[in-house]
Amino acid sequence: MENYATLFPYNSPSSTSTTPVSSHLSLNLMNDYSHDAAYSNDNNNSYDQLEDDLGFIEENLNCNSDQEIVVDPTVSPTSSGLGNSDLNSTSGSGKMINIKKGEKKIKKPKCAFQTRSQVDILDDGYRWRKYGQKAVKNNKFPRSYYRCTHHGCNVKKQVQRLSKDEGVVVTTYEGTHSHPIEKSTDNFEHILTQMQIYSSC
DNA sequence: CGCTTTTGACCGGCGC
DNA sequence: GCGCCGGTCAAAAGCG
Repeated sequence: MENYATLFPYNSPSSTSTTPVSSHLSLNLMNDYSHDAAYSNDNNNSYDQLEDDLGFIEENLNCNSDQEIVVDPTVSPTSSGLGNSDLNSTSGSGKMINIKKGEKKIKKPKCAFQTRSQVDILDDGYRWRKYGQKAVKNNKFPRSYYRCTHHGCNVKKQVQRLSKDEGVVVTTYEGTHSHPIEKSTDNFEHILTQMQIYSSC
């Protein structure tokens, strides 16, 4: 449970969001470790194919190890505060427990994506609950923090709109879902059919 | 009524 | 040591 690989290269909404998915959307896959990931969707739209597509994306992202992917300075995952929740578990009072001295801090791999979209959050089929929002330095847009609501699933994501380009939304995923998609992926398929993914490096 | 969002407070890490 | 900053918590409010 320490190797986190699954990720989905698109934004997702909070479960109650009724915001329509942008009909015109392009996505920049920003991954320092990705191969030449040029993805175009000329496949069929079956669900199995969709999962294959995701696997392909995941494979190209190569996030299945203790790696970190930096997309944008504003979402640098090297920030100290975002530790492994398995280690930084919370006490009954809800406060963070210190990691024992000498224990090496293990960071979850993170994958971040830039998405050109009218809306901040798109439907990826999972249910998310917002647990925080923070103003970000040098950015007029706040950063939102979401956690997967599935019991036992520790996946988190951050969503932030770029100040310098209001059309770009940066989503950072942390962790791997330990359960199947909970909602219809119709929206996501719709997104998949229209998005273009390419590596930044 | 249960779930989600909002938002101020709190905490730890880091730089100076 | 102090202040800044990012991340998280949790109570209150909102919503279906």
